[in-house]
Amino acid sequence: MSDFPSHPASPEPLPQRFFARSALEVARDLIGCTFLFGGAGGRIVETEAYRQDDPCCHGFRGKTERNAVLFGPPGHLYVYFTYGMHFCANIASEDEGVAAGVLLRALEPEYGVEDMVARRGMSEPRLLASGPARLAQALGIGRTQNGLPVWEPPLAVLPRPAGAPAPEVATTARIGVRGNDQKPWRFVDTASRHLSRPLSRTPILPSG
DNA sequence: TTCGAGATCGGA
DNA sequence: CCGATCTCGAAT
Repeated sequence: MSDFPSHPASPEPLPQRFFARSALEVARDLIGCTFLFGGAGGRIVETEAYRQDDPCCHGFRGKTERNAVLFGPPGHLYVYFTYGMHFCANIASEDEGVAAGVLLRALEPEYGVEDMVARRGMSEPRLLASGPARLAQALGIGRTQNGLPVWEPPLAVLPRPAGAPAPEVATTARIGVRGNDQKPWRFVDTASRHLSRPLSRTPILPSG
């Protein structure tokens, strides 16, 4: 996150240009940042990158009404509905016209925890937001939030606190992506106990 | 601790 | 027909 120095005390949300880079860089740099929606959120500990040339990217087969945000300007929330019951949230990355984004897969609940507990219907901290659909449900993210800019309220992405040591980030295969198209584009904070799947069951791969 | 089925619906 | 998933119950 070299071009985006962390703040001393008063957190300024990361600007739109933070997301105008390769989804791989954005995904890695988001680890340790704070994601907020409507006062609820916490420290991001797991992300995945999806790029247009990648068959499992929703934008691989061209622009549609559903994936339009992925093709739009960077820094907007791409929310999709899947498995007939779940929402997942991405942050569009790279240039307008290019389909790329970062899937928010897990965070450590810090703010608005009571709201998260209510929306999730359970209170186990380890299960509140550890998984893309869990995270979306915990924060109350659904269709309505599709396309919102993440640098403006009620959304915010805050940089890592200054002084805090940079998290150790490891890369693994992406979850739920079948073998052929697999790439080491899942990024995790190795020290976190709030991953959607423990590092012990998702072998670290070279980031190349 | 790990595995498999079912839930449930819009997209290709 | 199947997915960028989750939960629960059963087996290990």
